[in-house]
Amino acid sequence: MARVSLSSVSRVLTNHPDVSARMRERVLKAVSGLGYEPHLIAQSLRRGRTDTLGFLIGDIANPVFADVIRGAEDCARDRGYAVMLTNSEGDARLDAEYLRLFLRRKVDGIMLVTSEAGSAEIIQSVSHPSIPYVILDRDLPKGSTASAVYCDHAVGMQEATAHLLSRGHRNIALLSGSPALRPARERAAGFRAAFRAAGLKVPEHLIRTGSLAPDFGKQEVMRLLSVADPPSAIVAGGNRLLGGVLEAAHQAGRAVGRNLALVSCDDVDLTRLYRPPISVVARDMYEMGRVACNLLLDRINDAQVPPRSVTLPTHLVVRGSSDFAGPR
Amino acid sequence: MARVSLSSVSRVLTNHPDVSARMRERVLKAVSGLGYEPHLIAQSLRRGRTDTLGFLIGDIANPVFADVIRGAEDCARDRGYAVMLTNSEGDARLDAEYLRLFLRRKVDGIMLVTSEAGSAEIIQSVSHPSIPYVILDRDLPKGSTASAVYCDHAVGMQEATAHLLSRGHRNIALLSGSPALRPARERAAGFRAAFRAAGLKVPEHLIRTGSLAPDFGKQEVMRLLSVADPPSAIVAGGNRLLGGVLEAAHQAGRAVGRNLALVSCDDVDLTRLYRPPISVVARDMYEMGRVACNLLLDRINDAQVPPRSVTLPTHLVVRGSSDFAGPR
DNA sequence: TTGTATGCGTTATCAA
DNA sequence: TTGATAACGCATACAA
Repeated sequence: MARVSLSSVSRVLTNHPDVSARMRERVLKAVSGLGYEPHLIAQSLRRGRTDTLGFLIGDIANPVFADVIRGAEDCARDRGYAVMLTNSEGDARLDAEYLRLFLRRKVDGIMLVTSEAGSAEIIQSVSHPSIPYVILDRDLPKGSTASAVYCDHAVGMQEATAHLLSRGHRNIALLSGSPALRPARERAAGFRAAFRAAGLKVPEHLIRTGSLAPDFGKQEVMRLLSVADPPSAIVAGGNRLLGGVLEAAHQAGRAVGRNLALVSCDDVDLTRLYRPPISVVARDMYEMGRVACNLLLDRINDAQVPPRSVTLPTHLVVRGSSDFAGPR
Repeated sequence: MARVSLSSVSRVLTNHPDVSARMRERVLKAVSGLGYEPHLIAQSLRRGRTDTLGFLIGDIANPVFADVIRGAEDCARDRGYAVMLTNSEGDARLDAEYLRLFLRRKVDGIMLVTSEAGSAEIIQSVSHPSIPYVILDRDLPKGSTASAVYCDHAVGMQEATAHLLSRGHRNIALLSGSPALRPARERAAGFRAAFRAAGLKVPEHLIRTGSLAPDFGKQEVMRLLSVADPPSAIVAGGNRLLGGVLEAAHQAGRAVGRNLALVSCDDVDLTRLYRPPISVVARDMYEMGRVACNLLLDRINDAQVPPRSVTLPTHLVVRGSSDFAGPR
């Protein structure tokens, strides 16, 4: 329609410098006249890149990831990339399956929040990466050359624990996931650090780590509250644990914010809307997604850029669930 | 490595019937020896399909969609397809942008839950589809040849309203989204039907439709509760509205489950864990995702299959928030 | 500055 | 049953 060669059309559309104004005009007119759009699959094959990122999320039902996704998608869109999201539903086999899928689909890079268990295959992929990776809030495998975004869970948790200590609590219980999981380990570290900083002995018997599932929280809290000298404060080290903690506290007849202090992690709908509202160690999940995506794209666009690690802050938000005078 | 031609390798890997056992064996041995994997981009270009579905979600922060996604992904995976998720964050322009992205990326079909506002461009795409579409719980544009999965919101809402009427409530308020939005319209219809079925006049002045945003719920409930003869029961026609309703009820000094009955829509964490737990009109979101994906793939795999519409049931779950004797 | 020709990694057609 | 070859739609090296 423009009566020019195929290659001239290509040059115009890829902004090649050597095109005359006349040519550009003719081509663009024809393009808009025909409603022509380049075939992305063919472009990918030829260019050797897909302008697509893979984002593997361990558990999309977890509300905190909605913001991470937004941050990553916004960043990717701004820089001309699409994001292919998949959700492995806490299943390590699915982690691996989707990872292979990403590689076969030739995404240009991968963002990774593995499910709780993690997967050996993932560790291996990240250690011998054929494309850039960025890991969000999980341990970087040894020898890995992936980038990482961490959250400083220890600092926020130390702040939270210090807050409870300052309110007079001494029997403070911590529920958290397996120490194999970085955030869980960090939170336990912060918890202990607060006791030490206050010159107090760490109540190891009140630290219950194992799983982030609500049922684990419920079961452990039921046990904790049924002994002679039960804790006067509980820290839920994960937003899914919180549901189980609340259930157990209710069943044990304890009133959150009155005779039981409660602090949770991550500011979700439930913590804001519960009565009383629940104190949390909060973090900026949107920023986390943005940073992760930027780290990834920096490496994709320039293979010389070394992998980087960024740690984002967390901070305590005090609310009614813990903002009252404790036992002493 | 197998010393056979390119085309023989292709035939073996695509299970072409005309391959000798000897050939198959030699090829497969070489394949596993080399760790060879077919290049999906090249396959897509040649075959004219990508084995990928697009799933456009208006608001991924809404927890109900997590289950829809799971259902759709499970179904797609079972049938050999990948799902490309995107999230338009309630922004109709993003709806359109992502839709174009899907088309340019040559997905084989699209699942669609538009954001609240919807988009003219989407309507047009669905009306002149170049690929199969399925719409989830939204109105099908006139002349559209897309499939659809609906929820029977009217039935569930009628059940909920009848429940409140049977508990003695007469001043029952309904908060819901704009009538332009199918679920909102259906819910209002069910609400009215319950009054009519009971031989009562529909309290039109207590029906507040406009938006599904929490702030809208908060604002309207503050108004509703500040008049002389305030409602004794409130129905939140959307899980995001619920947050605002709870805030306003609390500020107005009303006690949910004691002097204010409350029913919400969709069974999310908050409704189960709130004290008292909140009655809801529930539905099976996982099933919704599965059905949508199946409808789509049926049409993708056989262009002769006509578009279909499926309506899924909803049902009332009575909990403490409404399970008490009302005013009369 | 523009056009011609080649190749990206497959699959499908055709001939052997 | 197998192999040679063209084509999918584009980007680019090279020639003009």
